[in-house]
Amino acid sequence: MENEGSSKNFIEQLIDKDLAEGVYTAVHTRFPPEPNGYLHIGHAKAILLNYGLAQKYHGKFNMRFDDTNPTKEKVEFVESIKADIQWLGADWEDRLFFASDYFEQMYEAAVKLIKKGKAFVCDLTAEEIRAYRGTLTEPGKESPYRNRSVEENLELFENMRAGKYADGEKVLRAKIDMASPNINMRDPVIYRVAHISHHNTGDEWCIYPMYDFAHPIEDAIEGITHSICTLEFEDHRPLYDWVVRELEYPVPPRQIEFAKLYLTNVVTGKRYIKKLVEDGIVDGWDDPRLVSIAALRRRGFTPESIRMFVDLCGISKSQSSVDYAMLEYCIREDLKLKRPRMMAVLDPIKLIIDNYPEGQTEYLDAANNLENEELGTRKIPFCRELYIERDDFMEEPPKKYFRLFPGNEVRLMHAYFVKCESFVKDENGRVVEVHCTYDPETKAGSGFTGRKVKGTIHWVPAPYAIKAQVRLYENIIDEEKGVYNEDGSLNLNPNSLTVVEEAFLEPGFAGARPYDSYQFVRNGFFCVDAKDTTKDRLVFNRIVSLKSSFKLPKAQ
RNA sequence: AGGGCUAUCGCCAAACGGUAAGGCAACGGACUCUGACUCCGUCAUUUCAAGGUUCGAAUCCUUGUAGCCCUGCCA
Repeated sequence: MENEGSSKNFIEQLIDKDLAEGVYTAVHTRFPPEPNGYLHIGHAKAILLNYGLAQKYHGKFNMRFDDTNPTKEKVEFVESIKADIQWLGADWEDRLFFASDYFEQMYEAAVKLIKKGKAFVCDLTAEEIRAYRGTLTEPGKESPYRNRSVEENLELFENMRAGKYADGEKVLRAKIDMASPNINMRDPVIYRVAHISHHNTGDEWCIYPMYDFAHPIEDAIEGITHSICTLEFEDHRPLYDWVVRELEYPVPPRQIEFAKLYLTNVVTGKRYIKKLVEDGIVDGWDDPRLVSIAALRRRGFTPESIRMFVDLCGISKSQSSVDYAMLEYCIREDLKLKRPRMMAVLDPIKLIIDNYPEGQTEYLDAANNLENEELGTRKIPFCRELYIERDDFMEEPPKKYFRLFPGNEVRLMHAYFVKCESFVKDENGRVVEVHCTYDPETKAGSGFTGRKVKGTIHWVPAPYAIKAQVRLYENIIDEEKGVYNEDGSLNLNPNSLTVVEEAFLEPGFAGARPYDSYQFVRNGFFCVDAKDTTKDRLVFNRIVSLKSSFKLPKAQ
């Protein structure tokens, strides 16, 4: 996924400069998620950015779980995260780490700060600390415990570790500047007491380091050079730098921030997705209406398509929201030459070929993908009674309608020309049958050039068709109204899931497997739903529709 | 005493003082055994605004304006 020739993004420019000036001799990046949920499309950007940079500069890429807050973390999430990253194709080789494995080193780092007089144990309550912190416009006040002796701090901190205090009773704070205009520098808490089991370290610890203290240490320990994170951490950079400086790491890592990926009319943001899952509004983290990696995979997006998408979006520092159409473009682009193109009918209407012998079946050769011979061919049974799409017939066609209408001739894809002779309506005036005649000379592949038709339609042999279910997923958010209601709640789209019964597929679909994707009908890509393959019916999830340039005039 | 960051086409995004790339979307047209694909063409005299510096400004300066982030013992 490299674009040769394209200009470098701002991070690459910074790295070039660092390398040129000898600040670093190699590039080492990492992806450090907290295992508190599933990954989504936004994380894919961060993963691929970090991994891509390591690749491009022939450096290394680490996988690291930033698991410093046991209240939110679960093993289920570490497993899903690993699976998703592997699926995306980011390879951490043998470098899988856990921040919790560094707890001892972090403890020692804290002791070092205490000895340097740069950290102190504070007895203030959470509320008091908040009050002492000041506000956005007013400076804070120093804690009365700020000037405890090094010896006392050392003893108190040891006691914290030893479990002598209850949660919230004491914290360790960095001693920086209560008057700083940057609130993160107002003696931030760097260790808290929490008597909770950790998914990795169990009950070994009852004190846990805070992100701002832990993260730079994790990076430094692993020899990370460029610690890439999102924009909201920009204000934390001075603290990040303070930590690596005070701890005197010889080659301190550099933090670089970039803008998160937002998609138009889609819920990104782990905590919103989490809420939808927990409230049972969606089926789970892999509900196809979501943009979690697991959901995109289930819906039929390929790793290649996600990589292409992230690549196309680019990297910058301006807050932006990428058009969902760009994601659709990427999956279309990836699939169109790679996957078979099959026929299916979602809303069937019977087509009867009056001059085709009753009871006869012939097997036609059909290319799986006319633009890619390597995908081979298949046989499709053809007989007197077929199903075609209801949209492909009109009693009274508007101008420039190229499909079936009385007197018009079209091509049945991979088969013959058929000419519409008549049609039958039921008592409600609904068309139930279309009658036509076929011309044996016009068989596909015969080289017939006698005359041309403007339209080609899909069909399925009625007696042989496989019944399937196709789910058409819409975004879970209402595109018209936007993502949020005025009160801040999510604006759910009531039509976000539509089940189309009576979908008829070519018999060839009998061998379809989970995650297999196909381009079919006139206008879409579908994927076999991985969650629903044991049932007797195949279930497909729609990935995306193709563009269609013919729009019926809005007469009625 | 508030601080930090960002503003270039409907949406992303290049351009780093030398005269506004590219992609998505859209719109024309050609082609077509999928109204898809492909192919050709159109789509910023102007870069949030107003001043200034300069032979020359999206890029530098000034003053505004708008948006995002920050007052967790979350990350």
